[in-house]
Amino acid sequence: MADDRDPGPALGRRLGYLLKHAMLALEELHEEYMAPTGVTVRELGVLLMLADREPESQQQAARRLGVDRTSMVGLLDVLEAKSLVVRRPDSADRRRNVVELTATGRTVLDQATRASDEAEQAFLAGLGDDGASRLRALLGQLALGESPEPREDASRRRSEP
Amino acid sequence: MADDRDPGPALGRRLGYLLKHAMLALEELHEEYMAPTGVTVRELGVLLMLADREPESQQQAARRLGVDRTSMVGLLDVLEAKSLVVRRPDSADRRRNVVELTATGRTVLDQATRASDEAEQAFLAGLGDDGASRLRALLGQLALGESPEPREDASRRRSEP
DNA sequence: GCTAATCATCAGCGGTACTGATGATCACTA
DNA sequence: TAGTGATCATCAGTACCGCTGATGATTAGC
Repeated sequence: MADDRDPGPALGRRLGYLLKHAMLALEELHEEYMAPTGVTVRELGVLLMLADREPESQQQAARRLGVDRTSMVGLLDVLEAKSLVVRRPDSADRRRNVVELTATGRTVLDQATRASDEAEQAFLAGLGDDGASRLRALLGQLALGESPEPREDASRRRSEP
Repeated sequence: MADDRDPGPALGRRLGYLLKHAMLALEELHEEYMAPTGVTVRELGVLLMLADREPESQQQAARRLGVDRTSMVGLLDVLEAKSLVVRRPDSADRRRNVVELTATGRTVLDQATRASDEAEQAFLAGLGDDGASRLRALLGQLALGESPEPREDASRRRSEP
């Protein structure tokens, strides 16, 4: 039987199951599409976070990415070995490291972002345009606590008045 | 600043980031709500899968749950130690194990399912009823390859005519 | 100056996926 | 019926990640 992987109706409708397997499917696509860029999605996450706004410390970087502070050490080790970021002691507080994107880092960030965009597109292909945007909106509410956006609006941060 | 955890606009809108953090939020709720039942969500998954339809082997069980075959060994070890399932060599093919829910297993399955339902409800609380059902439908399409259900319909399995 | 707090880093643990063994059993076939 | 190759559960080993709790360096507050 080909349907050896059918979880069955009770398990297959659990949110945890659905979220996990959606994530696995997306990860697979990311591996495929991002292989030529030489960075993983995880590493792209670091680059994106750095481009958004330079963190005050590695620990803040870890919090913003949602990884453990000790994992950030290894993550930056790899990115520094690839010459995509630089670590430099903060002159104002020499306990901290300033982490910066290099020029190469910005180039790779662009390429990797495009690759990730393609992976997301392939992932969402079956949903149609408004299915995809509804999913993004719903996940944004769940993961970031965003209020249901009334309309496209670029200038907003998480804040409840 | 309290917003030490804000990923920033570029990272915070990536699907991978959103899926991962939605999953983490749900996992946290599951731990909280399921603690009194004595089983984890992962273990509930096994129980649900067994209740849906008894697998022909541990390997098929692993495939249906989406875990590694070698992880299923340990998972069943734990559940067997809790007397929720029984492993017994298949009389027809003695390489295989028949895995069955015990009476206790069914009881705990019911309790744990209720607890997980509550966790899901808490998780989805911000979305409203139709937000929640839209999310389920969209994730079902992504994770299971389901076609967009025209209307609520209990009797269907994965199959493309 | 002393003490407590904070930072990056490291070592160690637990859980999970994955690979590749092992021994038992089965299916096929010559 | 004996031999061969496949399949099953299990185990050992590796890798990655999150978490805890150290360490040494540095800073801040007193």
